[in-house]
Amino acid sequence: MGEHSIKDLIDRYIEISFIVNRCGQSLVKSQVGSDLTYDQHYTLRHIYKSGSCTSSELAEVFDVKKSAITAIITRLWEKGLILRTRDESDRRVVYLTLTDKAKALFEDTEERIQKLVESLINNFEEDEINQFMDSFEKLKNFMLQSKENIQTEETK
Amino acid sequence: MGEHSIKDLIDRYIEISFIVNRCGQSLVKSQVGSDLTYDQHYTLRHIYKSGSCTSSELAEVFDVKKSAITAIITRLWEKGLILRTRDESDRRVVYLTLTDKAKALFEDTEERIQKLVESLINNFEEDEINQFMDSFEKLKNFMLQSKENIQTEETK
DNA sequence: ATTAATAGTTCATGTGTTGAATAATTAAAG
DNA sequence: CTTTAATTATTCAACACATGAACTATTAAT
Repeated sequence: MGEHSIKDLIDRYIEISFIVNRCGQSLVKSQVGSDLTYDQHYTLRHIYKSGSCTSSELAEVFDVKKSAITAIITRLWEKGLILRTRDESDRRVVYLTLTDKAKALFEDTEERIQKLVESLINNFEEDEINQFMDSFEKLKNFMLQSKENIQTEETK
Repeated sequence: MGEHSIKDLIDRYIEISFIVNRCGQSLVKSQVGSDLTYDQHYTLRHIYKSGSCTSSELAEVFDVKKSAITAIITRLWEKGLILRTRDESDRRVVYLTLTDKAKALFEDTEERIQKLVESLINNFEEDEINQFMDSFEKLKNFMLQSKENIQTEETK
């Protein structure tokens, strides 16, 4: 690949990913009701999928400090969507689970988001979307790898 | 495509795009110095690329209300990175331009981000990344289209 | 038994966002 | 031409999210 086109490719990626991020968030927000924010929905999503998790785990996945998670969880807890249960064998850890109200709310919202994503995906041919998803997943893994490298460099 | 696999595909997309977003932002932040935030860098980026723009234009591109832009611009202005110039033929509009300090800061930061993106892109074969970018751009356009549809529905 | 490390919270501070109200200016309608 | 719309940008109060430092409680290591 020539010097010229690689620079253009990078520029193009930075541009497109920015718009896809912004626009994607905006579209998801339009489907999430006024009961929840974008981050709150994704918090419910992670707990829903894993059944039960801890603040530390969420901080890891969301890539933020634990105090940020405490704030989000407290807001969800105030809305009656989250239960905090201490582990009896290690009383430092607190397990986070969803209330029935939260499960119902999540399922409802998630269904709307799924329909939105489906309407986007349906614009593609099956082969193209499968190829795209494979590359997208590769990119995700390269990013996670790159993040780890940076973090291990910082601590040495 | 079967009923089963389309559901899985949607789920997979929601999952991967969330991580790519978060991780991508985190990687960019690691390259943006402590002088700027992520959004501030992208604000400089847009003004740099366009030479000069207005708050309304930024609000459109960033998909936020104009008051959000005013806040960001004011912070950049306080750092001596932005100039506000009134249009003499239509005194309602204010043109935003970068100071020399901002241009230098942007170029420096952008170069680091470009290197980061390059290191990610280099993991791919040329054919694959080109195919990926084409699909990614299509997705971007479908999203923009979808957003417009939602907005015109709201105003009718 | 003393010292580390870990899990989680609290608090002060800063950034980004909305929505409503306002000011200033221009465009449209009568 | 004058009143009324619409447009551009700003201010302000209120909230969500993020960090970093300090702290509590608990467990692990020496």
